[in-house]
Amino acid sequence: MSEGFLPPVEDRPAVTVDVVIFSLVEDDLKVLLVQRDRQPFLGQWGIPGGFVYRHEALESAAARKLDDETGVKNVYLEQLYTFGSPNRDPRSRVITVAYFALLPYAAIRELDEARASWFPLNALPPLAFDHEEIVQYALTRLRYKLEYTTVGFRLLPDLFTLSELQKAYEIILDERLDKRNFRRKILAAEILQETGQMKRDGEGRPAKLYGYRDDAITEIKTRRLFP
Amino acid sequence: MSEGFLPPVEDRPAVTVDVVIFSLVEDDLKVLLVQRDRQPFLGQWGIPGGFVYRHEALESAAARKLDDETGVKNVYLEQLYTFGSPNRDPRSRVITVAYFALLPYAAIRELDEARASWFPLNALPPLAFDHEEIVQYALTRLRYKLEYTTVGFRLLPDLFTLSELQKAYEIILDERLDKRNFRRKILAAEILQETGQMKRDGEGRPAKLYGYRDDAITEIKTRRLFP
DNA sequence: GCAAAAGTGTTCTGTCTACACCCATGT
DNA sequence: ACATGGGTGTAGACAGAACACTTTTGC
Repeated sequence: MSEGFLPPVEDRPAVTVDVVIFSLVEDDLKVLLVQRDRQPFLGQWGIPGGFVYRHEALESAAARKLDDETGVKNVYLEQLYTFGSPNRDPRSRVITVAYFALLPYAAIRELDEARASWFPLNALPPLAFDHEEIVQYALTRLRYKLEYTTVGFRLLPDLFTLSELQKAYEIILDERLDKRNFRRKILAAEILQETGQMKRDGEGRPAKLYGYRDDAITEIKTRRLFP
Repeated sequence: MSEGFLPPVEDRPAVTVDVVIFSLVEDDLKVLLVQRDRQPFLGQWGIPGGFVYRHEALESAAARKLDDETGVKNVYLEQLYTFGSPNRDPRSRVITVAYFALLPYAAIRELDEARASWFPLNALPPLAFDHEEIVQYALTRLRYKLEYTTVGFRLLPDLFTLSELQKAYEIILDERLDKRNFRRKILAAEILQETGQMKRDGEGRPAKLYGYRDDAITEIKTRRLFP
């Protein structure tokens, strides 16, 4: 049977949520890290996280942390994995439910630049706890998701051009994609809608601005987008 | 920063592991349930689970539960999802890290038949807590895994014929598969090895017995096995 | 010799890949 | 008029799906 009796409180682990926050910053995929202001690992960088409140759902706790750090709500947030090695926190038993989040850089409203900073994935500083492992796990999952689903949009602002979307995919997957094939597949997935608006800023021909259809954000059941 | 301070013990949730144990029983995919001998949900069925010991890894706790119920070690065990709605346990805050396991029915050494019983997935009794949701989540994941990876073997004994394997896939996916295409794809995945032995029991031509290559049990990176 | 299950190839179809040029705008 | 990025179609390769007969054994 499950949960047959409650263990004494002193045997209970502490439970945290940690959030790997990805965004595209200056044409690079970056992760938001915060510098610890307490022991253990004082002064080291880590991913944002904290304890789950007593009556709070796990995903709410993750969303709260995300809001705390960036001031952004309604971002893509997905449970990643639960890490619970007995000694991952030197103080005591701490189990962390890790999430990963995708957010458009432009949506960030408040960022305490004294504490928080964006790091590219190939130049991470030494991280506290097992956060290095968590970040790598999140990156693997993100790439996988990008191949099979359409979450890539969630890194872009509400309106975007197909070229911007392709560039995002190329940055994250770290490979060049064919323009015509990319456009055909993305449009075939029927998750975008033309807005009728055009983007005309730099040189060149103006580009159609697309938005994503709210009803189609979820998983793609068909085949891989980028095999 | 993550895990900045430890919360007082009285604010800590209890943490359990629950394991959805799948096996093929009498040509059907079934789940092992146990009848609760305590409140809450006294007398109702649920998936096996229990509290995580103080210095125990999560996966070890899941493996321990599995061993407790079935006497089987070294089975396929994968973390599924962590369920933590604030009121999922009526007594207090309990967060559960759910796992799913695949095991060959023949491997079961000890099963307390007064408490534990196998149920087919389309005829589950009312389940305790949110276990119904957990089981459905596990079934979705199992089918998904079967399409993309090769975990299907883990439901069969060490040696098996291709027909037996195909039948297992058909039962779980609940659709008929073409014999020639199935064999070609499974063999192309290079996860099986012929053992040289033959199975000769009932009528008909004897079948080659295959085993799985230990080095190839993990994920398949290529494309779907059964699109 | 027949019932029962194992084993085996080929054709067709649809999807993915590779690839090059014209279009609309700003300067 | 030219530089810049946006936008479009097609042929060949490849993988998946559909499909029927022969082989080996037990009775």
